[in-house]
Amino acid sequence: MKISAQEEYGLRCILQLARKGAGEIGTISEIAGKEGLSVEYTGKLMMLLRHAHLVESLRGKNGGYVLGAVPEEISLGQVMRALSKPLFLEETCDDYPGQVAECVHRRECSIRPVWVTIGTLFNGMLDNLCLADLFDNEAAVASKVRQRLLLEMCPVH
Amino acid sequence: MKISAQEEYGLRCILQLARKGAGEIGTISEIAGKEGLSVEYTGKLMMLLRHAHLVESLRGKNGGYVLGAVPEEISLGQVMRALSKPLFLEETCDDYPGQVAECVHRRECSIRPVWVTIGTLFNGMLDNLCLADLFDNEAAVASKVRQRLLLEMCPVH
DNA sequence: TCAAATCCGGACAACTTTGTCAAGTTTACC
DNA sequence: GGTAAACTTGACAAAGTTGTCCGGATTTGA
Repeated sequence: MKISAQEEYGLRCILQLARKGAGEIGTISEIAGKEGLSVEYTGKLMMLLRHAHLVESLRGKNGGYVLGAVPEEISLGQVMRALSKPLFLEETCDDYPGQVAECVHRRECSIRPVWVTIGTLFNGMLDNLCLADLFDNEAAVASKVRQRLLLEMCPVH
Repeated sequence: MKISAQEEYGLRCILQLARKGAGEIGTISEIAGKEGLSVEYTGKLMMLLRHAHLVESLRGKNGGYVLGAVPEEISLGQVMRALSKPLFLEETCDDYPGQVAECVHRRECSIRPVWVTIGTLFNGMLDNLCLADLFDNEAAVASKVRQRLLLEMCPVH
């Protein structure tokens, strides 16, 4: 269980863009330089974000990327989904069926609720955190993560 | 971000063993059959569990595997660590440093607290769930997962 | 029109993960 | 002893992930 390189680096790239002023352009080479990534790889990551409409590209000289919305309106969930297909997935049972056509645990699976519960909380929390939330210092962000997770676990009806 | 095949299948295998009576032997082919996995692959997974001393092997005819402890004393955290090295890892920054020798975000990293907080809660929750907890039905397990996670978030001092 | 700066995207090599295979070793039982 | 049932282990093929390369397209501005 780990964060993939694409998820981690892609999030860092869009965060670099988000830290700039509204509408300010960031180029691939600028972002690559700031993150210590190759220009080629950074380009690939930005393409993924662009296909998800989280950033917009401006081609040609003086071109670059701008955020597709204000940092308050782009959730970490959106970013993660743009960078990795299933995202923690509640479909672990479908993904790992074994050799049997239908998952052996189709009827009653005691592992599924573990992953599903964690996955649901995790996804909900990421959907309730936005890029702007990450502008704060480490302690503040950690506190916000807990707060959003708690919100997921004990929703106010 | 996903559960790896080794983690998922390995957990299922040891759970098959845990469901048996105390000291009862389960063979690789029996477990493989129940889980719809190949005998060879199942053998490899059991080896991982054995190296972590979570199961013991009995060689020779009539041999097989037995749980290394009662199901109440084997935590999901132990199982996961046996099956995958870093386990959600709080070392994401170390793992993905980019091309720069030191992580660009060494001093202040606003992404780190997200993964660290999640990872800490996640690990704590897995350490507070044991194989016996998974004997219940889906709804009961889901409830237990939430309860343990809450325990991690709001520890009683 | 041309050159420079920039993004675009497919091909591909390196690496990791997944799963299989085959040649062992050990033990029980006849 | 011999044979069958079981685990052990390393090599390796298949598949997925990571990151690079390179020829191209687009825009600006001289």
